[in-house]
Amino acid sequence: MATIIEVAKRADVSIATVSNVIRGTRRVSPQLTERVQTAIRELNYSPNEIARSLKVRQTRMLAMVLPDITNPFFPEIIRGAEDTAFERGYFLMTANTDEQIGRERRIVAALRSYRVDGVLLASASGTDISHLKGTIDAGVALVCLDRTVPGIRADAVLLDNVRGARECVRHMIQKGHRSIAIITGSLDLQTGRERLRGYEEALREADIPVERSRILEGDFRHDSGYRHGKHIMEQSVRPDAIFVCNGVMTLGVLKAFEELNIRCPEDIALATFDDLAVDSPFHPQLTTVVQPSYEMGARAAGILIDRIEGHITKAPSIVRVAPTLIVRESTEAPPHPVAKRSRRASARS
Amino acid sequence: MATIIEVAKRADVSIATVSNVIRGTRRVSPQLTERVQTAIRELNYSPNEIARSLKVRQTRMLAMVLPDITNPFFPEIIRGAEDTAFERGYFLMTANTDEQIGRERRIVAALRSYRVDGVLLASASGTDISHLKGTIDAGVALVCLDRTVPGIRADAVLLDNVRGARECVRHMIQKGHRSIAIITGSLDLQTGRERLRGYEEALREADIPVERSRILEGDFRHDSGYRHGKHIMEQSVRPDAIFVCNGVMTLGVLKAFEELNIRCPEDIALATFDDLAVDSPFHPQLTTVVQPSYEMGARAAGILIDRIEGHITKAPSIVRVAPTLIVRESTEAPPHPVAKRSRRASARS
DNA sequence: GAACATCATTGAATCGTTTATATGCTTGAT
DNA sequence: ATCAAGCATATAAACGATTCAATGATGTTC
Repeated sequence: MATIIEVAKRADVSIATVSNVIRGTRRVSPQLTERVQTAIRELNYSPNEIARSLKVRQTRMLAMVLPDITNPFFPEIIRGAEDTAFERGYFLMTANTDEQIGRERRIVAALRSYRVDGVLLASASGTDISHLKGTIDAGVALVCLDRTVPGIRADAVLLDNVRGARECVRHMIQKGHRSIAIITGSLDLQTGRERLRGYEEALREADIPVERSRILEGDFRHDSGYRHGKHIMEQSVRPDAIFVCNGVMTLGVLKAFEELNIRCPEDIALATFDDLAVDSPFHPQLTTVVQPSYEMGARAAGILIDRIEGHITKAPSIVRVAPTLIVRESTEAPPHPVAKRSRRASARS
Repeated sequence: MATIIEVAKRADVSIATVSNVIRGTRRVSPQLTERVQTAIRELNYSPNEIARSLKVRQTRMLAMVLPDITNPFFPEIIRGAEDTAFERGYFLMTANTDEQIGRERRIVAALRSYRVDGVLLASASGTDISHLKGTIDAGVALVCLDRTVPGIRADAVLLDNVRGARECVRHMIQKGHRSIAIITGSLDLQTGRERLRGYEEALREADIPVERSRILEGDFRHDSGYRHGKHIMEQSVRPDAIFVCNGVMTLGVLKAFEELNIRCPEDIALATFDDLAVDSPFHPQLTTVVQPSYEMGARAAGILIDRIEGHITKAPSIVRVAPTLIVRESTEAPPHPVAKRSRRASARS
C-alpha cells in the first residue's frame, strides 16, 4: 500500500507538502497541489489513519457498546448516534456485550487499547463500575445511554422512565381501570426499577393499593412477557389491565393472548413501553409510551463529542428525555362497569 | 496516559522487556516479569494498540458493513460474526449504510483509512463495485455476505435462495395450492431475483403457468408487504396462497390480514422467508424458510480471517448455505377443494 | 581454566504520519 | 544595491509500540 513518502516522491515534493494538500493545513501553490493530487490518484493512495492517530493522539473513532443488538430498541439509537457522529467527522462503531458483564469488560478494555476517543455505553450491569473506573481515569470520554450505573462520573442520557410509566398508568386509571398488573423489566437495571416506581406512584396518587401479587418481575425478554402474560390470564382473579415495561415482552404477552384467545380491550386492557407492536398484526393498536430512541442516540453522541472537543467542561450531568404517551384503543374501558367487576374480583379473592 | 516507556522506567527495565512481558514474545525472568506487571498495574497502563498496529501493519480489526441494522435479520448475523471474530482474536465493529450507496462508499473509504484487516459486506448496491475495487486492490480482505456484487473478486457467503424459495413453493403446491402469489424483494438485489427464480422453477416443475399478475414486486420493507397483502386480498380473484420473500414484509402482510379479518389458512395460505413472525402474536404459526443467520455470520467471519491470515489462498469462491423449510400450519390445504374454490373465483371475475 | 554455547536483556531502527522550525526565494522599501 | 518581510517549501523530530541484532552473564565441556 502506498505511503505519503511514495506520493511525495512521485509528485517531487516533500511529504510535508503532501500532508498540507491532504489536510489543507496551509497554503500550497496550485501547481504542487495539482501534482500531489494526481500522484495520489495514480497510486490509489489512502492516508494511514493509524499513523495519523498515533501522531495527533486522537482517533476520531467513537464506540457504542450495547447489551443486545437484537432488541429493536437499540438499532434506532445506533442510527441517531451514527448520524451525528458522521456529521461531526467521527466514525461510530458498535459492539455487543450480550448482557454479559464479562464481555463488556473485555470490550471496554479493547476499545481503550484502540484509543477510541469516546464510548457510548448501555451497560450490562446496573452496579459494577470497576472496569469503567480505569477507563475514565485514562481519559476516555464516556456517556451512558438508556441506563446508567450509580456512582459513575459520566454524563448520561436517559429516558424519564418514572414519568413515562406514571403517565401511562395514570391514563389507565383515568380510563376506569383499578386492578392493574405490571410486568416489569429486570429490577437489577435502573430502567426496570424506575418504571416500576412510576407505576407505584400513579397508583398511590389515586389511592389504589399497590398489591404485591400484581407485580410480576420480568427481564425485558420475549419469554418473560409470554410466561407472565399467560400466568395472569389463567388466574381466577384477573386484573383489569396490564402494563408491560418494554416492547419485546409485550410481543410475548400478545402471543399469550393469541393462544388463550383473549380479546383486548374487551377482556383486558393493555399498555406498553416501546412502539414495537405497531408493525405487528395485532388488533387493536396499543396504547404506548414511546421513547424518542433516535434522538436519544443523537443527543448522547452530541454530548460525547462536546466533551471530547472540550465544549463541555462542567461536571457530568444526567439528561432526562421525555417519553410520549400515545393513547390507542387497547386501554379503552372494558364493557362492564369497573366498580362491579372490581367488587366481584375482591369478593372472590 | 502512561506509555511503555514510563512502565519501563518504573520497573527499571528496557522497553523491549516490557513488550516481551506483555506479548509473551520471549522468555523474561520471573523477577523482571513481576516488576513489569506491578508497574503496569500501578500506572493503569493499557498498551497503545494504535502504535502496535502501525508497527506490525495489522489492526486485528474487522468491520461489518450492513444496509439496515433495523432489519432483524442482520443482528443475528452480527452475533455470529462477532463471536468467531472474538474467538480468533479480532475485534468486530459494525457500520450502517442505510441502503445508500453513497454512504457505503464513505464508510468503506473510512474503514480502509483505519486499515481494518478485513470487511464483511452486505452491499447496498447489487451492481456498483467501483468503490470496492480500489479497496480490494489496496489489500483489504473482503467477504460478501447475504448479497454479492457481480464481477467482484471476493469470497461470498450466500443463502441458497433459489433452493429455499423452490422448496417452499414446491411444498405449497404439494399441499394443493395452485394459484400462488409471490411478494418479491427488491429485484435490484440478487437475493430478490434468486428467490423469484426459485418460485418460478417450482411452478414450472409442476406445470403451473407463471402469471405476471401474481408477481408483486416489493422492496423487503414492511410497508410493501402491507400494501401488496392488502391489494391481493381485495382483488376479486384471490390466489390460494401467498409466498412472501422476507420476514419484515410478512409482518406487513399479517397486518393487512388482521385489518381485513382474513383467516389463515382458511381464507388463504401463507409461507415466508425468515422466522420473524414466531415472536408475533399471529395464529397460526407460519411455514417458513429459515436462514441460518448466525452461522452465516460466523462462517463469513471465519473465511475472512482465513484469508487475512493466509490460510486460504485460492481464488475467491462462493459458499452457498442451505436454508431449512419449517412446515407449520399456515400452509395447510384450505377446507374447500382447491379446484372448486378456484373455479368459483374465476366465475366471479 | 580457557573457549564456547546458551540465554536473558537491551539498544536502536522502524512503522507512516504531523508539525515546529529552518531554509530559500520573491518582492518592496530604503 | 541591500535588507527585511512574507511566503512556499523542506527537513527532521516526535507519536508509542515491535523486533532484529548486539551485549553481557552464566553454565558446560574438555
